[in-house]
Amino acid sequence: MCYNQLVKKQGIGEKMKEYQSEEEFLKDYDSSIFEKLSMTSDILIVSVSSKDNDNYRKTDKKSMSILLVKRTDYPYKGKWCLPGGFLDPKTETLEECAKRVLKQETNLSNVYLEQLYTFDEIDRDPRMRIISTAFVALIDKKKLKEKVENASWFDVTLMEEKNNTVDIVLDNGEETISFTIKKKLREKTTDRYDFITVKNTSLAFDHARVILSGLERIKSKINYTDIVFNMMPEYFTLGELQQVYEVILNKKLLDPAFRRIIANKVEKTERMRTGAGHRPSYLFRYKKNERD
Amino acid sequence: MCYNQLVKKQGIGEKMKEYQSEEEFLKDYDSSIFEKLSMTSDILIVSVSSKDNDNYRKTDKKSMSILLVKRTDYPYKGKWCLPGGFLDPKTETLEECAKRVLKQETNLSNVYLEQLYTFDEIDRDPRMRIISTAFVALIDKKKLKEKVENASWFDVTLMEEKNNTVDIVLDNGEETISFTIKKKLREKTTDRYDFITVKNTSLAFDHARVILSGLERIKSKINYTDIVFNMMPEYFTLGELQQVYEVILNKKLLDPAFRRIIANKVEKTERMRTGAGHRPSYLFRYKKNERD
DNA sequence: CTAATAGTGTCTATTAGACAGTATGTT
DNA sequence: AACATACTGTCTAATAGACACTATTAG
Repeated sequence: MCYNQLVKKQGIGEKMKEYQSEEEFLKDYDSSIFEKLSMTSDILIVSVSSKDNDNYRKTDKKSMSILLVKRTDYPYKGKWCLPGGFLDPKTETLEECAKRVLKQETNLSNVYLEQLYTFDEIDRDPRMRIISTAFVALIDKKKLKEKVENASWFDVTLMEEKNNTVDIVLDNGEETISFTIKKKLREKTTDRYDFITVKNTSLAFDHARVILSGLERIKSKINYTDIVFNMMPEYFTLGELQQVYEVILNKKLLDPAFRRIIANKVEKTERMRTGAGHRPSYLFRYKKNERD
Repeated sequence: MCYNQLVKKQGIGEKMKEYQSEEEFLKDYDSSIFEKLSMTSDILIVSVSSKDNDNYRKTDKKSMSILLVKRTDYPYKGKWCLPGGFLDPKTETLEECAKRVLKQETNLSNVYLEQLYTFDEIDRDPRMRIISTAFVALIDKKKLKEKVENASWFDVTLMEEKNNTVDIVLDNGEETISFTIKKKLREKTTDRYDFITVKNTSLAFDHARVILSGLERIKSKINYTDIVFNMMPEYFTLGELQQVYEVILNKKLLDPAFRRIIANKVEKTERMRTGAGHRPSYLFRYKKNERD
């Protein structure tokens, strides 16, 4: 039996049969399909959201948020996963594939998109050998219009423990899911870690690791690139920008130091943000530095 | 016709027929194979070599060198390329595949190996859709024993031009090959570039881009990791270490500054390097920093 | 002695961290 | 007036850059 027929029969592209359990579903797979190889692009779509505050004076508390999709089919039926899709080897690159998924899930094009890593553990997908190239997309959530079915934004809380263990809590307002990853240094000469998922009950595939990899990528890049501005609206206050930095870096920054650092990345406009119960602030705008 | 038979017939795994030209070779390909997908792991194996000097006092000039393999089959017959191999989707991960190739080309295991990027332009391989995940390996060339057939070490010279163009010259002592890559900023908010190969007559596939990506990865990581020590012997002088830094960063460093920076990464031993026509120097050894 | 590298002391410039202070809106 | 944030001045600490100087060997 050839690959295409198998894919059809086994519902990788489209659903053919209603299965009652994951075991039943997997039993129906022809093992010869394991000799074949498929690729997917999975995307960690990251944005910043702000929670409304009860105190009229206080500014809204910001947090990072990521877009997850609830799986409607086996495997991992009912679990959350990153938006992703199968690569059509005939017509598209992995990045084009990712853009297609992104368009479908957010209706946005022209989005910051960066290849993160290729995840390829042999058994990462129980159906067959599926290798996934993960991407990170940064968007300004305010640009989104309608809600997409089965997709939901989760606020991210990251807690780094002493023994190289990270607890990640995701909350979409209705549901809270959490997972724990142990970071094991790969070799003594570098900063690279193997991510071992210690606890994970709600996320499909190896997406817990993908999420942490992506968040760390953003964290490491925020200091030597201007990627934050992909998550900002055109006009913003320096206080808002600082909060985004703080949320990504997961630590408080000192005002004067922060303003020194971003001084040549932004330009002051005439506009102001007023009505916040305290001194109004100037709105700034991203300005590409000349020396770059 | 199923995939395996096609692969057999068309000599992806093993050679079946002697072709006289690339055109003839490609004509023989069944176009239906383009619907399928294969992956390879390609490795940029990087080391440091030193050229002998005519002046007995002067220290040998160091340079980075990379291992290339001469292609014996179409496509790109006779051109140089990175060591690489097809992934067996049934049994191995991309990294294991890379390790297998590494063992075969250098007879080394236990080597620093890092995933670089997944290259997947649709037409990057004229045979069919072959997606390549590139790795960077760092080795100490002195650990190598015998020479491998068709493989050769090329010294690297990198010249960065003003208008974001890079000239790379590779020299293995008998042959000099060079290529030019234009770096085009992908988006204004980051440091990411599209690499456009402007001139390349001697390298197969998209390996010119892979080489530059890999060299830039090393350059960017040398300052915040300890990866250099993977290219160093156990005992080395600080002068030698500094030279390696200078060769990778492509600029001169000031002695006192350099010694301050690497002070807590190395430990002094009792051994000395003598007989060099000048003041002997202490040999140092890599020491993993406690605070890491 | 000389050429070449090894290794250190110290001054200066730049950058990061810390804290205190002033400014100004809304309720 | 009180609160919360906006924004700046300035001192200090830490780090990076620069230069000059001394030390030591093979030939």
